[in-house]
Amino acid sequence: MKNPPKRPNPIADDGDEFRFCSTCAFSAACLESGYGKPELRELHVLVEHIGPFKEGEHIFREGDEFNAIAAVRGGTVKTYVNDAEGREQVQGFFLPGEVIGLSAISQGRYPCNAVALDTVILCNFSFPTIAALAARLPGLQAQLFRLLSQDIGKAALLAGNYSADERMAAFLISLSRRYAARGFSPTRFQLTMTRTDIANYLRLAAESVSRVFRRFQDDKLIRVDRRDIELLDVKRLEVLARSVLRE
Amino acid sequence: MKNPPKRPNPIADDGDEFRFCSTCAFSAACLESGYGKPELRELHVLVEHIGPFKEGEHIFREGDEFNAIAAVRGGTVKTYVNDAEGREQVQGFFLPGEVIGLSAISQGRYPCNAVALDTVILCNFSFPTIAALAARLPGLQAQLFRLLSQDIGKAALLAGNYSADERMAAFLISLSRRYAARGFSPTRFQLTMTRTDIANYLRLAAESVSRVFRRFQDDKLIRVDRRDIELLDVKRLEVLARSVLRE
DNA sequence: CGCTAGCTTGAAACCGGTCAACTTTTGTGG
DNA sequence: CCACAAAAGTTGACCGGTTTCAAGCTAGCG
Repeated sequence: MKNPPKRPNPIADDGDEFRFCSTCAFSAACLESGYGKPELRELHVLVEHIGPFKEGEHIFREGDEFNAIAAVRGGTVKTYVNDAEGREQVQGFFLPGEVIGLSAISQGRYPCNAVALDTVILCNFSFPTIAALAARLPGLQAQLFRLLSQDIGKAALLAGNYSADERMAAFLISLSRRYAARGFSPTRFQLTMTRTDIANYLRLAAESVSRVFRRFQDDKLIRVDRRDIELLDVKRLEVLARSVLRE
Repeated sequence: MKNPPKRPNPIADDGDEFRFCSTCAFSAACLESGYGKPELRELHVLVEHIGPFKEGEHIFREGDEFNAIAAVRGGTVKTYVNDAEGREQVQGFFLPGEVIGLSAISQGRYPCNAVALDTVILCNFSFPTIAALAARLPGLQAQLFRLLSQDIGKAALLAGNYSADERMAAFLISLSRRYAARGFSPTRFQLTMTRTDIANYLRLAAESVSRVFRRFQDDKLIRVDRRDIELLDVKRLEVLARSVLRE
């Protein structure tokens, strides 16, 4: 399982054979910390590219044993739980460069399900190994603490009692910025999730999502055609999203 | 600032002079890990009892520089932010034994305000020191990861779109269990926060909180008299709270 | 005593959910 | 490539829980 798996779908592969993962947060952390070759090599051995996962394929399920954190290298991952009535509660969408599975550390088991929304490739980091390594590399330990701490505040979009318009605007602005951070267009991208997924994430009915999209389009805020979306007036969307995103 | 401050209000002091803090999570972690005297002494030097804070006094404010995580030793702490419209959004209430400030690690600054709801005493742990120590004590590092990871899933109560009744029931059950874990009565305790605080936490109008209390009381679920509350039918409350607490 | 913050109660408005019907798209197998 | 079925998305009508607004109450404290 440690032998480097073939990469059948070289998403975002920059051609540099020796950079083990251009999109991974840990890679970035170590490079920033100015570690030399030996440390990078140590980090390298615990990295495992896995996938591709096909659309609808599960990456892990609630209750699965946790032993590795994963960074999304390509594609989109949705995490969710099913509530007492069996209804799906979407917890988050993870784009390339983002890390999933951190909430599993405390229990040693995943508290949620993760499923691929399109073709997904991951970088897996053995958690015991990275934790041991972190004891020797202060920069890595700090980065881990930072990653964990970041996620604590992430639920803001879901937490407040905001209007459907505010939620949707915040959702779109968030996607826009996250795509922009990875070098994609901030104003035009594909929604890799269904309307129902968006609704379950924003705690709205699917019908409401549909209606808000229509209203936004009528107001010339966006242009939507199925999964293709273009943000026409980012300024006004940001104003709408302001109270959610706290700026 | 490192000299041990006097303890003017020995809340929950069990009289054992050598146990530096009976309620602190870190203390517990080290004791469980089976460390001997030397390690405990190391941990001891970075612990600082601070307070008491009076009701309404701020422990930290949004934007303040972060350098220590704190465990509540006595009293109740409320954390909150003010949204774009200046309305208070309560993020959490922290009872004795619980840790505040973890979300500040990633930014190096507190992302929220913390205020004492009654007389509060804290244990402060210098974060740089404890991080350095964690590099040598694997058990401590693991405990830190666990604490951080735990907090990631905490927002569940606020995240879902639950009814006012479900939210309130979950809130009361949560308080009950947390008090019980610290040896207090699980069925009768003081609400140290105002109705408005509860409303801001549960994302309800203060009027709704009032009405739910009344309804619960009429239904013989609870008995409330100002800040004094008694849970009369924990079973039924748990049923109500089930979907929120995900059991 | 009287002020004030906290709390309660009632009436009305509104936002989003639910239900139902329909359209569009996607996927599958002949 | 078409036929068909299933899934996803849209739209309208109606309903209900919560909020909002307004008024009054209560306890605590100077």
